[in-house]
Amino acid sequence: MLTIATIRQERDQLVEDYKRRNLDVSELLDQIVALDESRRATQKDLDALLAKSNEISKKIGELFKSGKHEEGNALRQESASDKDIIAALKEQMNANENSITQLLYQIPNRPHSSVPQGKSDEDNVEMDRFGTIPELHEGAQAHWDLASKYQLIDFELGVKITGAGFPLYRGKGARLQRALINFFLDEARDAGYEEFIPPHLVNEASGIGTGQLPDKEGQMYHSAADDLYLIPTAEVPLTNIFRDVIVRKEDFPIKLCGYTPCFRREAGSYGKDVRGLNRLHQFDKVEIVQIQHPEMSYSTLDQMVAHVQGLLKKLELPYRTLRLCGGDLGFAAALTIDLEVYSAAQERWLEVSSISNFESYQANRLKCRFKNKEGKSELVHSLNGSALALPRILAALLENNQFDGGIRIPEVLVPYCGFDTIEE
RNA sequence: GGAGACGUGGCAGAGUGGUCGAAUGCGGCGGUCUUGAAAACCGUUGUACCGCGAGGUACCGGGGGUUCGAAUCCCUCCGUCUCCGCCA
Repeated sequence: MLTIATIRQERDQLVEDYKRRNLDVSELLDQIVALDESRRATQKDLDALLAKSNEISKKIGELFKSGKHEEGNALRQESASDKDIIAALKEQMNANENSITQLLYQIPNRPHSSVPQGKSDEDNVEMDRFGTIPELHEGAQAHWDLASKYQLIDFELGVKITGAGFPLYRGKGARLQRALINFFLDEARDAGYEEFIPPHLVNEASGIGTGQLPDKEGQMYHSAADDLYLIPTAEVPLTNIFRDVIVRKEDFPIKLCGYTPCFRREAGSYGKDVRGLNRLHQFDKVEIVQIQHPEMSYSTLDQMVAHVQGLLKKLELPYRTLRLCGGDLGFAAALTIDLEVYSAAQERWLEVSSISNFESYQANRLKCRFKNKEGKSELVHSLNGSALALPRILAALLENNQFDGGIRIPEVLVPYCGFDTIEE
């Protein structure tokens, strides 16, 4: 979230910047500034009273020590008289701070200056394309048909066991999943990311730390009995490693990766968007995360994008790179680059990776800092990206590599899955 | 799940109602000495908020309470350890 200092110093520029998110934050910001003024005035009064009361208490102690009980008792009365005022001021301080926090929670991240104006995904700006879109043979099928034809995924059984959006992978379909996970993890490790296996359920504090909570509870599965949330992405547990941590600047960049299943309620989705593997409640993903020095975070973002593009190249998938517009930008992100692969049978682009720089937005919630050159605490920058989400990759692999009577496995995956074609 | 013990600064560890933001040791940083280093010695070393500043305030796992005054007493939650039970 934004810091109060930023809001106080850059109020007008902020109002301008949020227009690219189609948001008018002027009123919110003014409210926050007003609350902060009042908070500081209250603290001044409170601190003065506390100082007085501390002094009296000290005096009472000395008086009783030296046997002057009557004088001590007299002072007691005096001290007691301020108690109510102190309690009231404390309450006001707390109420004030809570109000400020609640307002800050409502404000998404400030978009980076390079974020294009726009309302929806249609306004995202295409930056480049790579690869050639394959010509499919006559009678080529979409991945959901291929999945059932070659017995790779059983969507109906998933429905029986759990419900829609929970596919059951089987046989070569399951092995292909495992192959992709291992391939992605190996590539991340080769790029210097340390591998983690984090918890798949997180507490409320973690959800707040990365920006999934509050106000967005409906997007995560929640276990009420234990008040835990199923992770929507490994970003949440991996980034929360750094909650309340002061990192050493020599450790920059800190690079982490991890495979986890991801759980998303996806309320309100429908139609062709949810067909087959296009949108699921449970899916697998390898995530990469970096904690970086503020001055380095945008070059790091470029490196992360290049890493994921490299994966798509190795998988021989045609892709395009998009810069998300303000209207499509996620809540906590300052800048997001999306990668989409072309799904040749569906004849559409599918988003397979989102790589974002959160700047200090998450760091401020996490209280993740480092000591800068002046020796002062400064918020770090956090970044993450999918590298990669499996279902749509699988969809594109199946569709793009199908031939009459089978599906070819890209060379790079063959050692991982142990077969080079899927046939009937 | 049951019984008990415990949770203090980067780490170890003292502190059971006032003189405690907190002894001591280790570690870190700066210095003296040295060609350099080690050792020794001296100094320094938590975070946040308010204030132009002097300075003030808060924080001893979290929250609440008792008291003029709480690291210290009480309640509650969380966590760790030991023993028992259950179990992959």
